[in-house]
Parts: sequence; C-alpha cells; structure tokens
Amino acid sequence: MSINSVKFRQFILGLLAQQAMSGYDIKRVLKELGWLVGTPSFGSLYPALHTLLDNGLVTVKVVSRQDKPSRKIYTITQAGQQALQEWASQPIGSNLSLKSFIMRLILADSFTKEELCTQLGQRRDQVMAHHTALEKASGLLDETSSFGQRLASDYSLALADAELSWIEGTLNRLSQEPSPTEAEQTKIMDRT
Amino acid sequence: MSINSVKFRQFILGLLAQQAMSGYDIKRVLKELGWLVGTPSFGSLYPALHTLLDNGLVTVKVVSRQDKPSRKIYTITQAGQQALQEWASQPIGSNLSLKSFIMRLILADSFTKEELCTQLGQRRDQVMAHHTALEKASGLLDETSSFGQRLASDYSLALADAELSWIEGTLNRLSQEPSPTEAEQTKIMDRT
DNA sequence: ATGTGCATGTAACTGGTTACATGATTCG
DNA sequence: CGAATCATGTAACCAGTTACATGCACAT
Repeated sequence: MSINSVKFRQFILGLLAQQAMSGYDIKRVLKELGWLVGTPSFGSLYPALHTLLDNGLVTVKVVSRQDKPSRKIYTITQAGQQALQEWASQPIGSNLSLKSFIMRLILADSFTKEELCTQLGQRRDQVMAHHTALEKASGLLDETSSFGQRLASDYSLALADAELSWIEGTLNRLSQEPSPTEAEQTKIMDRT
Repeated sequence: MSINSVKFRQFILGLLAQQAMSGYDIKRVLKELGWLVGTPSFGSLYPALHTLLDNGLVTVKVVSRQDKPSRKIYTITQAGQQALQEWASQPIGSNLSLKSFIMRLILADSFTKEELCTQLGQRRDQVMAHHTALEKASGLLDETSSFGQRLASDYSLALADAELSWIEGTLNRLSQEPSPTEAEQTKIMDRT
C-alpha cells in the first residue's frame, strides 16, 4: 500500500529510464512487484508525473489506438537522465528505509557497476551500524527490560544478519563477474 | 524517523500498559530502540496522547519535582487495557509492514502466549504468501526482465527466508518453554 | 544573564490516500 | 443497454514532520 514516505518521483523517473510508459503502466508494474515497494495510488502517481513533466525531466506523447483508449506515454529526457545520474552518484541517506533501498536495487540497470557497489557498501555500513547498536542496547537491557523488547531486538538482529550476508554475497558476485550490467544497459539504451 | 504511516496510538497505549510514562519518556524509549520502529516527533506524539486521554484510555497526573520541571505521567485505564486487548485479539492487517509487526513484538508482554503465537503464525503466513508470489513472479520474469528486478527479488527472497526461519524458531521456542511471559506479566501488573 | 537540558505544546506545511468524476471501448 | 476494463485526472481529507513558542531549573 503505502509507498513509505519516500519521495518516489525519482523512482518512477528511473522506471521511465528503463522503459517509456504511461502512468497506468507504472501502476501495473509496481503492482506486479507486489510487496517490494508498495503501489502508489493514482492520486499521487499522476501528479508526480506532471511534476516531472513541468521540470522537463520527461516528455509526453499521446498515443491513440483504435481498439483501446488513448494513453499518455512518458519518455525520459536528457535532463531527466542527468538528474537520475546525479541522484545515483550522491550518497544514500543515513536512515534509508528498506523499501527505498529496494527501489534503488530495481533501478540497478541505470547505474554503473561502481555506483551499484558503492550503494551496496553504504547500505552494508548502515545495517552494520544498526546491528552493533542493537547488540549494545540489548546487552544493556537483557536483565532489566521486557520480554517483548528482547523478542523485537532478536528479530531485528536476525534480519540484519540476513541482509548483511546477502549484501556481502552480492558484492562478491559482482566483483567476480566481469560486467553483467553492460549488455543490459546497451540493450536498454538503444530504444530511443 | 518516520513511523511508517502507522496509526501508532495503539502502540504508545501498549507502551503505557507496560509502564506509566510521560510523552518525553516515550520519545526517549523509542529513541533507544533506534531503527526498530522509528521515533515519532513531538508534533505527533503529544496530540496522540491527548486523543488517548479524550477517549478515556489513559489518565494524566502532573508530577512536580523540586529539582526538575514537572511532568505529565500518563497511566493506562481499565478501558485502555480493554481496547489494547481487543486490538491484540483481532487478526493483524493483511499487508502489515515490518515496523508494525515489530511494534507488536515489543508489546508482547501485554499479550497472552496464545495471542502472541497467533500473531506470529499470521505473520508467517503473510510472509510465506509474499515469498511464493515473489518466486512465481521472478520465475516468469527471469528471461525477459531487467537485472535490477532480479536483484531486488533475490534480496527480498533472502529477507523473507530469514524472517520465516526466525518465526518458526521462535514458535518452537515458545511451545517448548512452559510460560516465559507469566512471571514478567505479574511483575508488571502489580505496579498499580 | 545566558546557555543547556528537560518538558510540553501548537500551527503550517507536506506527501500521500480515498473517493469521486470523466470518458472511451469491449463484452454479455 | 448496462457492466467491466482501460485510462486519466482532481478535490477533500488525514497523518505525520518541521519549525516555532513557551517555561522551568540548574550551571557557568
């Protein structure tokens, strides 16, 4: 449901970078992705597209088809691509939510391998910090505090562990494979 | 930061059930919990307390101390306890977020062992559904779609696996131990 | 006196959802 | 003809943050 208080305009810009689409298409894609990022409502999706348009990051083209209602296909512009690049190169916020991170993963094709690795590394550091903070806190509270707090921190530690090992594994995979993204990237680019 | 679009009045009501506190205290507790649930701002915390008060779920008592500013200590009422119980017994929403679930874990002391197990079971079912949906989706998309989408679903699957195994393990632990919560619960109750 | 930590509160703003309005096209 | 799906849009509302205002108490 909720897109988790994320400024997700950049995310849909990234989706448009991979594939020119209509607002309705974006909704469908996000719905197929299911729980991963949540599905924004049209009430936030369409205004976001209008804003992107006003900022010159995308262009519209009305496509009429005889069998179905006409649709507005949004295509990313040069400026949009630049904005996206800028976003990719700057460090991820210090308390990035899980969903926001997944959004970045989904847009991995738009990033260079270095950028992707940088982001994975930053995420790893954040999660590690969270992990150690939790451990310290639960160490302090073990005697005094409630069963529920122990449960919750145990649970969070388990998830943090899983996330860390996935990130490490992925970083290793990426450094071994020569350039898995390159082929994809060119494939996507030459559709303009 | 963000409390993740949750109606968290019930959560702070639950915190008050474990321990009578002031708004400032709640903020501190939540801050110590760190990333777990996010820290609500005073701008949402105080109004929430006022609402609980208006609904008769808590009572206030101004406590003046000579060395520090006076504080408003909120204590849960009979009605509040009942409301909390009601909340605990009804099934968790179908798309409960991680943070919302952690909130419930933190309040585990207010639940009976059965209620807790029920909630864990519901969560397990949800995550399992998510897991299979993701697997099916990524099966379809493996050939056609982007590197990023594969990355994201791989990541999500890893996290879902971790969550599932933690839940299973916890359920087992709970069913083996006789009644770990009872001692805690009485300890908390006899402070009125 | 002035600054810092404790403590409470509120008004303005923001970002999103809900619910509604509109319209084309296809199916029964 | 009415219902369903595709498709776009907007206005009202709501929850939460930001930023501000207030005041006490203690230390410098």
